[in-house]
Amino acid sequence: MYDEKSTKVECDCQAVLDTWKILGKRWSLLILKRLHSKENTRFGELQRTLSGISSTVLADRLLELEREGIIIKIIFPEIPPKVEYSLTVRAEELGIILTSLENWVGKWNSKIKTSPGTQAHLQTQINTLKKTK
Amino acid sequence: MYDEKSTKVECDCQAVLDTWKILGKRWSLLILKRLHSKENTRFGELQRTLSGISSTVLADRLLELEREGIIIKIIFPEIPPKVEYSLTVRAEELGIILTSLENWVGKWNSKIKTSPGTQAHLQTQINTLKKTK
DNA sequence: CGGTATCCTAGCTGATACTG
DNA sequence: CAGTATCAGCTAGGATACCG
Repeated sequence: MYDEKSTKVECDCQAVLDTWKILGKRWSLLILKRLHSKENTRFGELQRTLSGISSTVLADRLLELEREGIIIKIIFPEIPPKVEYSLTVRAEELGIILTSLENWVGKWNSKIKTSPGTQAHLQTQINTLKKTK
Repeated sequence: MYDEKSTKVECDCQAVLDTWKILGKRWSLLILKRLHSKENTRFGELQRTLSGISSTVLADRLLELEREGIIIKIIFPEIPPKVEYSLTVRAEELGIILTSLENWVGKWNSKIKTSPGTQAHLQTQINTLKKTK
């Protein structure tokens, strides 16, 4: 998706963009939500809860999130294998931010999007007129 | 990317996911950042600032953000055409959240990612051992 | 200037099958 | 059970060309 070459950024926004790139992918948010509501969730349990996700993608997403330091993998050396995933402290803080984001979405969601011809578009027209006169 | 069918979500997370889907795309964040640092930016100006973005994608992203009620488009009926983009009030509130996200990334970024063999992975090993005994 | 139309490619995503 | 390997489809993103 993104490639590094042409995206010159002055500040260390790059770090944000990197994280953003992971979190922005499909399922990431839902995985975090699930782990937030129930710690120590197993792979199969996650897959069942997030119905529709393939083991391929789930494994991929879990790996990325682990590398970001957002989740922790606990391996039980048993037969059959048992692995549990849970959130890190870092993720708990992220959770707070995500909650505020959720509130933000909820707050405005009802006002906009109600009409297909969006309020924003209407505003565009108004602004056009204002500037014209 | 996402398709609606198999992604059953209980709460109105769907609204968050929708927004997330837009914001998570490439350039969205940088566009917002730019508009935050300078209101009333023109199309060409944006394109120059975000060096590397194509007009195709920029137009697409701006449209999506406008539909989300995050930016506003002001059209000046002149020849040659002049269009300015700026943030809505909704976006200003989003900015606060994004800033806290930026802080979150910055806070943890230094601690993790320093060593290639990530702290998280180390922790995995420790946890494995703990549970083993 | 501020886009749209078109085409092309890379990579995400998912289905299926297989393994320690 | 918890993944990997492999293959296939789709879509996001980018290059180019063109238009009002």
